[in-house]
Amino acid sequence: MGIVKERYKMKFAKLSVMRLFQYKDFLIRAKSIGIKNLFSDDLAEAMGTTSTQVRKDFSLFGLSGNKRAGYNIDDLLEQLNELLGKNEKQRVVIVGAGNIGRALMKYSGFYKEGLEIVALFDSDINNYNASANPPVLPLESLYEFICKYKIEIGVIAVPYHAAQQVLDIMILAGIKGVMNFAPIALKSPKDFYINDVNLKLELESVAYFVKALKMEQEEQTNDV
Amino acid sequence: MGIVKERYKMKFAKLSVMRLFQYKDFLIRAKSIGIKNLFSDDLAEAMGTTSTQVRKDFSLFGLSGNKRAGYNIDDLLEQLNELLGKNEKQRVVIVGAGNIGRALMKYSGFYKEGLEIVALFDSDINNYNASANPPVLPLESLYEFICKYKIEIGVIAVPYHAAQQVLDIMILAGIKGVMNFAPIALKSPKDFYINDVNLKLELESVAYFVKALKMEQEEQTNDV
DNA sequence: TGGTTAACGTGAAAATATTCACAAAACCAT
DNA sequence: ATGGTTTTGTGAATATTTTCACGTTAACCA
Repeated sequence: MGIVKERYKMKFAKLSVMRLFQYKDFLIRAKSIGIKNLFSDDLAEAMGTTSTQVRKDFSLFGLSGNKRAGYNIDDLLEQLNELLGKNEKQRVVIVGAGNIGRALMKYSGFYKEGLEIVALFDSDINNYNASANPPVLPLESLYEFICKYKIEIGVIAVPYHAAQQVLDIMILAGIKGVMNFAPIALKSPKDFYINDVNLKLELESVAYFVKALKMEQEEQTNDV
Repeated sequence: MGIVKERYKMKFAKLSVMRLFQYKDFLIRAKSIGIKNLFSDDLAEAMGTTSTQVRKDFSLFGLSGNKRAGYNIDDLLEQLNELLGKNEKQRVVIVGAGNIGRALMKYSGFYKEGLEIVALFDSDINNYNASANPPVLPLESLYEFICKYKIEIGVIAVPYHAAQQVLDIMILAGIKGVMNFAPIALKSPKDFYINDVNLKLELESVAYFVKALKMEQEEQTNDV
């Protein structure tokens, strides 16, 4: 088993992987303002975590720095790019040209990270626009399109009652993982990756935790 | 210490809280198609988790069912609504009228969960529209607005270099928690709640885990 | 009406994630 | 060179989350 393969951890360290992506974004910014080296402390400070966490994340994936001089940004970015796969371009289709689908489509930050939104699909004929960039195509052509261009990544941004149907088409056509905005637990084979993002839930939970914080404070006040 | 207060868990069980919100959404749907009762197994099946997890989540927050007959949806929803706070209306401001800000604004699902988007704020004069619903107002009026209407929840959907500034205004004006879409670790007092949502990261990570799955499969193939 | 059993509720155990604590390496000053 | 200092890298300890295992109880049935 090669070292590179061995570094693609899956079962464990999901959260570490997420943080690695964030470290990378920060490093790119730091580099752009002329910084050449930094310590795990600097990274931790910028990311709102601890230096131990940073080093542990790196340790888990075999990323290393220099014992006294910290991390050279160029070196570290190279290691991260190899590990996180910036170098292979990945094409992505979005299904659902509603608010979320269009917001993602317009977001320009994907391309330079190796992700290219190649098409949107929608069931509403009023949204079609084959000459736009990316084009907005009829949902009926989704299967064919994925097969033809060998797309592996999808985004599901359709209402919840349509989501499983869309996913089934994607799976059949050869997609291997999706980001899912529909608020429903989708069913998929074991070798398929689903990343659920539920914006309503995320906002609702803020309201809850704000209330929880208030309760905590009231308790403390009463305790004295 | 009252029982109700005690149920607002904060330090632990963050993930349980998130799931409770999801159970609630599912229960609302189940109710709308006429279902009256269900078992932890049904909930687990629908949510893509296990019945043990469901019962443990409920147990942590004192939610209970019936030993042989499972859960009555109406009862459970009532308990969840009390716990998760549907009943108090919460007003929310969004800062940043870009793609994400507008997508959230247009999303209609918040209102019936007790969340009301009362205004958007933007620094670009071209986006102002005081007579829209919700209105789009100049960023300069953010502080005053929050104070005047005693808003406690905010959404930050501005570019990363503006996010901390916006947050500082919010904190000063009395907001207690935000959902943050800016890809940066914001600094805030300890009694402030921040929920970071990084869509670029979420999509990038799909690409990573798809690749990791492939590697795993290749290994298994080679192992035979 | 009393036995059976399906489902809940929950301590204990296992798995996963984070933090601690310290050895090893690298640099610096002398 | 040598001793002191700073920072990495990582096992061990701790904390948190999930899963297991099983006692309990309410509904059903004979």
